[in-house]
Amino acid sequence: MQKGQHTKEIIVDAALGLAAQIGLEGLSIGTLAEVTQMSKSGVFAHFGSREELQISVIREYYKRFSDEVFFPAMDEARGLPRVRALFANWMKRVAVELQSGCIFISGAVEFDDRPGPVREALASSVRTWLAALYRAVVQAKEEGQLADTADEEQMAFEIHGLILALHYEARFLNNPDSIKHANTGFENILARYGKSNAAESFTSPISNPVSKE
Amino acid sequence: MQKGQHTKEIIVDAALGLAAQIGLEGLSIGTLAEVTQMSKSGVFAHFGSREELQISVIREYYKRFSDEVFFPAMDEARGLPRVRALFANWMKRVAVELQSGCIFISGAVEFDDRPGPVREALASSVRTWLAALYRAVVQAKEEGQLADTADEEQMAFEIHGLILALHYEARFLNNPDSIKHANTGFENILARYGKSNAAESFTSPISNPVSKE
DNA sequence: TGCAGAATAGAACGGTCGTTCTATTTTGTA
DNA sequence: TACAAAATAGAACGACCGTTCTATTCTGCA
Repeated sequence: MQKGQHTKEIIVDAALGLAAQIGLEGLSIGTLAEVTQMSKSGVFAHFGSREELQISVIREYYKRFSDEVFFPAMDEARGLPRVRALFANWMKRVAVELQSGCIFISGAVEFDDRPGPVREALASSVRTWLAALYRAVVQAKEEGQLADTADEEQMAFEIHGLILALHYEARFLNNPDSIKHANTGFENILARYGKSNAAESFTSPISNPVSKE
Repeated sequence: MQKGQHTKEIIVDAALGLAAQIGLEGLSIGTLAEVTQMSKSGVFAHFGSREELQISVIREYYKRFSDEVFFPAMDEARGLPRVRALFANWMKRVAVELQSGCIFISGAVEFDDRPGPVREALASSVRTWLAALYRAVVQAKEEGQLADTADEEQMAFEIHGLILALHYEARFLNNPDSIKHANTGFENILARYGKSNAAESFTSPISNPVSKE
């Protein structure tokens, strides 16, 4: 049958919006039933447990994240253009949708001390994404677009830090300059690890470097 | 009387440990009563509300954070030495105590969509600390130890990102290289914004730059 | 030493939680 | 159209939550 599938999608969609705001741990079946105008048991039956609901939400979030961030960037050429696109799309997701939150970030904090299947689902999603970013950086080096001494893992780590700082300072501290800082930080990283690492970001400060795409 | 003060300190101490693991929202008076071998109402009476308990925890965390990170760094000379000390102490707090968590980080995620006095207490603590870091960077520039073009806010933002990435990747992803990445990232930032910004971090990769102190 | 007041205990409250059970309705198909 | 199965509703459960109320115990000072 397929009626069930459809309403399940509706529930997961609502749960996604809820979880982005109040976190995966804040998800409650009662609230979800209210939002979807269903009975608690009606909602519950689609998942069998709260954990399974949370995992469904993570899977859906991963899917949307991939569709918005990863796949579009694959249209760009291997190497730096693709790295730029990945970062720009990531920024768009984290920054433009600042009213809601990122489950990959909030979930990490909620589950870093809570072992179990939910944590595993979340960690595996995040690892897959970070590995994709790392791969793009490696390819940029293979293409000869990075300095020979550039450490790809280090570079991915620093990029990750920029996104986390953006999420933190924009959402929690309401710092309106966060987007600019993240973009500038990214250009600084590229300049530092680039082939000609004569800090170009100093001589020509770029106002909004990744506005395109 | 002072008996009450003493047990209140014991409660806050236990709450601090609990909150570091499961977050401020995970704090429950029942669990706290169990841990401290008291009755629920006995614990409750010291605070009058759960929110006041959470705020007390935040205040105590801020106090310890200042004692461990901020004040010791004030013994170092104004400018770069002090900036280095602040970062090193921060690393020590976030990294060495990786088994527990940082309330400034987990709390930000928990309360970024939840207005109220708890969020305000947390945000004001964090802002005070980040302002102190910013001030140290400004002083470094005043001392002529940074490039004239160096943007202090930008620099503080990038440093903050390193700490957040460290917390994320070490605690959630169990990446053992995180500490190294954070230290290297800090040296990269210093090299980039330093007076002679000929990316020294490339020519002489430093294994453990901030091992001292 | 006695006594006021602080500190703590204990029980109970209404509420929400995830989950289970049993009906009832709705669906897709033979 | 009839019927089995899927989908949903409704009520109830035990557990925990923050909070309130009323005792009881303890503490420090006169």
